[in-house]
Amino acid sequence: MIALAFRYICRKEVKYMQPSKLPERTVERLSEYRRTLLNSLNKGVTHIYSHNLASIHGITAVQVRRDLMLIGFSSNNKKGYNVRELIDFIGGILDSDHVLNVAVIGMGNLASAITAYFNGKRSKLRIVAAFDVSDKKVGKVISSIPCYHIDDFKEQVRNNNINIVILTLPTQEVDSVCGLVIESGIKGVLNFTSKPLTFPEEAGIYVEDYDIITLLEKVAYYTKG
Amino acid sequence: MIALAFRYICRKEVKYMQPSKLPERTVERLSEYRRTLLNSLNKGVTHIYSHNLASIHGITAVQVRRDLMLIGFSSNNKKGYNVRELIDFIGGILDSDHVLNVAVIGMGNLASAITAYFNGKRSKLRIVAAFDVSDKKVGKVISSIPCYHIDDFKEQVRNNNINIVILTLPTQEVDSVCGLVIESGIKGVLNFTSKPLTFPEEAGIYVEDYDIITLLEKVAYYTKG
DNA sequence: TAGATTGTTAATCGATTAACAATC
DNA sequence: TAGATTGTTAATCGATTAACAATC
Repeated sequence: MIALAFRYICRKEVKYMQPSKLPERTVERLSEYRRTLLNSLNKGVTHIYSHNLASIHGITAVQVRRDLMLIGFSSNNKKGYNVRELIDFIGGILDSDHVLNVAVIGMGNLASAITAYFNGKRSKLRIVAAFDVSDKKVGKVISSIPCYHIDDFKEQVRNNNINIVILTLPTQEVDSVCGLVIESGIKGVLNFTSKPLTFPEEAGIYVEDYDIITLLEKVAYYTKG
Repeated sequence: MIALAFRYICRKEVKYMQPSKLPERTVERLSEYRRTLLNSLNKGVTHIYSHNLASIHGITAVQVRRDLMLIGFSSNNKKGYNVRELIDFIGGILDSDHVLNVAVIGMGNLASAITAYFNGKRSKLRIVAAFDVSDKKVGKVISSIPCYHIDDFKEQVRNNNINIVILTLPTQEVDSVCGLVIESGIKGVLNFTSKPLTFPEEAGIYVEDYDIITLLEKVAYYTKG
């Protein structure tokens, strides 16, 4: 009975005092909503209904409304959500107060694509440096960001206040940089190599693994099925 | 009572007669397991325990065993799974009987990265052509695959028996190729543009949207949190 | 045998959807 | 008002994990 009551209190706390603990899928969708909303804004759209937003994303209007409920956003009329307000509100949830600096490790085609595609699109997230080992890249500015030698990683992480890294280096070289990532105090990793990463619990590093072979194999599986 | 009995029968059918309907997450993990197993095989590992495979992927051993149970794989001893057998068994589930041909639309850095990274790694899935509109690319062989003009898309899809496309073209140009994709009978789409895609139900096209901004924003969210 | 491992069912957890009251 | 829309709870669905029997 006591345990039950305690649990109930905890849940309340989670709900009202830690709004930062949103479901993973909701976080992903909020990012997607914002992308669409920015696009709508550019086209001069000022208001959007939940079912508009839903159909663009191939989901239900209930899901959109529930996601917005979870972050505490509500519309004060029945003429759809104010696009600008919603963009700002999602920003308040997803974005950090200060700019988060990102580095890519492995300055190849994938890194160039990501950097060119990303930079300038989000004000609170910025790719500021690249690291590689090749003489052809180190010391140059590639896709508008400076490329350093991986040996200077810790120093540059300190200088540039880098919080997050994107791993786009060859899979067989991943092991050699994991230690650096831990030691330099990086807190987030987006891993595009085909080796799943697990850091020690105490390092407190959040990791997302995305392997393109897996994505393609998944599409192939459901395509043939 | 009757409804209940019927449902039970249906479930049985699903379980034993449509093994192709695996949970999404299981399909993804099977692809990941295979990747790891191929790697282990290269290192000369012949057997692997469920808890080994699990810890590499940061999941529980139960989940590994349950995934293997779902595909009907079982080990006949207690010395771990035979690596080669499991690789072949997963291949029997994930891979198509015949080769599935893939095309990329938009021959930029991302397409180069994916093509170079992917080709040669899987025998039943092959990136065979690229499409673009730039004179600098059309007519050339880039990253070992021929690049055609998008105007020749339908013809080349027929000639090369292409089943799946990867969209890596600029987001603002996506709309212009959606019609082509439907008309040419493509059945699977891996979409890296930042516009979510929805095709008409009757086209029977399976779509996976992966936007790199969303991935990075998700990492940023959980990093700051 | 005892300990480790596998395979499977039942319980739990988390995410989506159905249902509906409230509002414009 | 009637119809459309929003916000929210309860029910459902799907995926993970706990529990455990069976086996080596």
